[in-house]
Amino acid sequence: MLPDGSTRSLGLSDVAARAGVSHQTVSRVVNGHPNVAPGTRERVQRAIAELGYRPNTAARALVTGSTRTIGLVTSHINQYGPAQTLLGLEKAARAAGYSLSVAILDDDSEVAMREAVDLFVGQSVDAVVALSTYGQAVDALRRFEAPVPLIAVQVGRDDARPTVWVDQEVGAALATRHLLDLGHRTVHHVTGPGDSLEARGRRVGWRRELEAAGAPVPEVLCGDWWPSSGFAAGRELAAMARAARGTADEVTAVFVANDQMALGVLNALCEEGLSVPGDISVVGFDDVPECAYYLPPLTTVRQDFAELGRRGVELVLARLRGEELEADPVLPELVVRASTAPARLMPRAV
Amino acid sequence: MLPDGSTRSLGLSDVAARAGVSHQTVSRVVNGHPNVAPGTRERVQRAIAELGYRPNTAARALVTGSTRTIGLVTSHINQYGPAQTLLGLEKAARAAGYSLSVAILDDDSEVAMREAVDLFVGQSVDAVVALSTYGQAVDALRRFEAPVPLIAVQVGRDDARPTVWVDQEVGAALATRHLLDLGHRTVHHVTGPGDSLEARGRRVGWRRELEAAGAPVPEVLCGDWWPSSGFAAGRELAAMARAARGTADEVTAVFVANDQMALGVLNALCEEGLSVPGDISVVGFDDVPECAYYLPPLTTVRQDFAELGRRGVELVLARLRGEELEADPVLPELVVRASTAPARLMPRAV
DNA sequence: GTCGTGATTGTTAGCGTTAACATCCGCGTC
DNA sequence: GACGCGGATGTTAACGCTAACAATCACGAC
Repeated sequence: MLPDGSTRSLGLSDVAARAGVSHQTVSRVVNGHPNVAPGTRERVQRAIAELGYRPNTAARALVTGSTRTIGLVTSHINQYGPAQTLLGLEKAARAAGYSLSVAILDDDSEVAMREAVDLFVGQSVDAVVALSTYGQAVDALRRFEAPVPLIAVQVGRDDARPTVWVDQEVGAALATRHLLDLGHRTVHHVTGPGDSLEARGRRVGWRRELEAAGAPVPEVLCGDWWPSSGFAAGRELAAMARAARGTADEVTAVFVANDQMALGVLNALCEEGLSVPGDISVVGFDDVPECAYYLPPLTTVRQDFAELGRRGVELVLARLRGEELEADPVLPELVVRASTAPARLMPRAV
Repeated sequence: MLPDGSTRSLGLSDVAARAGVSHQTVSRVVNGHPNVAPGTRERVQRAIAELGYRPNTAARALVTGSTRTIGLVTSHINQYGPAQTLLGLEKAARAAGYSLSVAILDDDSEVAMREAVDLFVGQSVDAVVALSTYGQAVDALRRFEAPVPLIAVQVGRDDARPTVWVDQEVGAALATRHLLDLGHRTVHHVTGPGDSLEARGRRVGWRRELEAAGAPVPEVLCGDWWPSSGFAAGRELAAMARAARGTADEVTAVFVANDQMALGVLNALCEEGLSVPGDISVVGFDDVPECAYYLPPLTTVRQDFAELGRRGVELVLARLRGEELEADPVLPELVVRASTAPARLMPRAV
C-alpha cells in the first residue's frame, strides 16, 4: 500500500513533500479551508490520491479534543425496538460523519449506567446517547452531570435532559379507543416489566382512555415482554373469561403491551378454546415484522424506531452546535389487522 | 469535577505535580509497570484518585498506534441472529478491555464493505470483525488486504481468512434427519435469500442428508428470511400437498431455513386447512424466543449466537497476540417441540 | 513609487501520552 | 575502596495533527 514498501502509515508531511507545499497547506486542503489557491488545492488532492493518504484520527482527536464519535449505551439490544433504533442511529450518525461506539449494559443498574458513560467520557466521545428505559438506569441519567452532551431516547419528556421519544400514552390510547369503538365494554391490559418506562406509559395511556370513556378499569396482568409471560397472562385471561361468561364483566378485549407477549396471549387463548377475535379481541404494540403472520394477524400500534434514531442524532448535532433544540414526540399509529372485531352482543345468561 | 474549576481535562503532569514525581512515573503506575517503589506507587494512586484523573485515549492511541477498539461491520442487525451475536461480541470485547465500534452496511455490496473497513482502518481500530453473510460483501472479504486483523463471522471455513461459525450443514442435517426418522419419505425445503451463505449451508446440509438416506430431493422453495415469503411458500406447499394427495409424492414434511419464515408457513398451512403436524411436519432454524409460542410450538435448530460472538473476540485477541488460532465450528442442536410428528401411514387413493 | 490590504503560504508550538535513554543510588563483590 | 549491576526515577523526543502567528506576494490607491 505504501509506495516505499514501509509499513509506517504516512502523514501530512509525506503528502506535503510530494505536492511541494507545507504540511499545513495539506491540512487546509484536507479540512476544506478556504484561502487555498485552486491550483495548489488540486495538486495536493492529486498527491493525496496517489499516496492513498488518510488522516490519523487519533492525532486529530488529540489536538481538537473531538473524536467525531457518538457513544451509545443501551441494553436489551436483542429486542426489536432497540435494535431498530440502533439501525436508525448508526445510519444518521454515519451520514453526519460520526461513528458509533456501543456499550451494552449487563444490567439496568445505576452503576452499570454510570460506568458505561464514564468509559465513553474517558474515550472522549463527543456525545452519549442513552437508550435504556429500565429501572435505575433511567434515574441515573436524570442525576448525571456529564462533561459531554448526554441525550436520552425513549424515556419520555424530561426537564433535566434532552430526549427523543415515541409517545407511548398516545399509542396506548389509540389501541384502547379502537377496542372501545368496536363496542367492547372495557379493555383488559397485559403490561410490561414494572421498571420499564415504556410499559408505564402504555399503562397510563390505557387507563386514561378507559376513564375518559367511563369504562371500568380492570386489574392489569403483569408480563416481562417475552412470549412466555404473555402465555401465562393469556391463561389467566381465559380463566377470567370463563368465570365471567354471561355476566356484565365479560372479558372480550385485551390490549397487550407488546407484540411478543401478544403472541403468547394468542397461543394461550387458542389452547383454551377461545377464538380471536370471535371471543376476545387482541391488540399488541410495536408492529414487529412477524406480527402480520401471527394467527390471526395482529392488530397493533406501530412505533417508528428508525425515526427515533434519526431524531436522536439530530438532537446530538444540535447540542454540539450549542443549540437547545426542543423535540416533539414521535407519534405512533394504529395498524388494524384481523385480531380485533366488534363485540358480540352479550348473550344474557339463561 | 476539576478541583480548579477549569474545564480543561487534566493530564499526567497534573497528577505528577500532586504526587511529587515525574509524569513518566505516573504513566508507569497507570500502566502497571514493575519497577516502581511501593511507596511511590501508592502516593501516585492516591493523587490519581483525588484528582479523578483519566488517561486520554487519543493521546495514547497516537503514540501506541492502538485504540483498543474493535470495529464491527455488519448488516441486518435487526434480525435475531446478528443482534444476538453483537451482544456476545460486545460483552467479550468489553471484558477484554476493548470497545466496540459498529458500522452497518447500507447494502451488501463490495464497495459498501470496503468503505466500512476503510473507515475503521482510518480510525485505527485494532481489528475488524465482519458479520455479513450476504452476496458480494463476503467476496470482498475474501480478497481484502487489510492492515489490521480482519476476521469473519458465520461465513464458514475459509482458507484465506480466520473465521468463526456455526456449522449450518450439520444443523440442516439434524433437522432433515429428525423428519426422516419420523418416517417421512422426503423433506421439502424453504430456503433463504440466494446470496446468503447461511441459506446455502442449510440447503447443502439438507440435500446431502436426503441423498444419504436415498430419499428423493424435491425442488426448493425460495424465501427471503421474512414471514411474508414463508407465507407464500406455505401456500405453494399446500397446493402441492393437495395435488399430490394419495400419490407417492405426498407432501408431509418441510424444513424451513429460519423461524420467521416457518411462522409464515405455519400460518399459510393453517389458512389452507392443513394441520401441523397432523398433515405436515414443520422444522425451523434459529430458535428465536418466540418460536416456542407459535401455533403449534416450533421444532427448530438452535444456534448459539452469543458463543459465536465470544469466540469471535477470542480469535481477534489471538491474532493481536500474533497467534494463528484454528477455530472449530460451533455445533447447533435440535430442539423438538410440537410442530413435528410421525408420518401417517399414507392412505391409498380410493 | 510607496504603502496598505487581503489572499496565500510557511513556521512554530503545542495537544497528552509512551518509549528510549540517561541518571542516580545503594548494595554486594573482589 | 573501586567496580559493577540493577532498581527507581527523571529527561527528552517523538506520534500526526491543528491553531496561531509570521511571512510573502500581488495589486490598487494615492
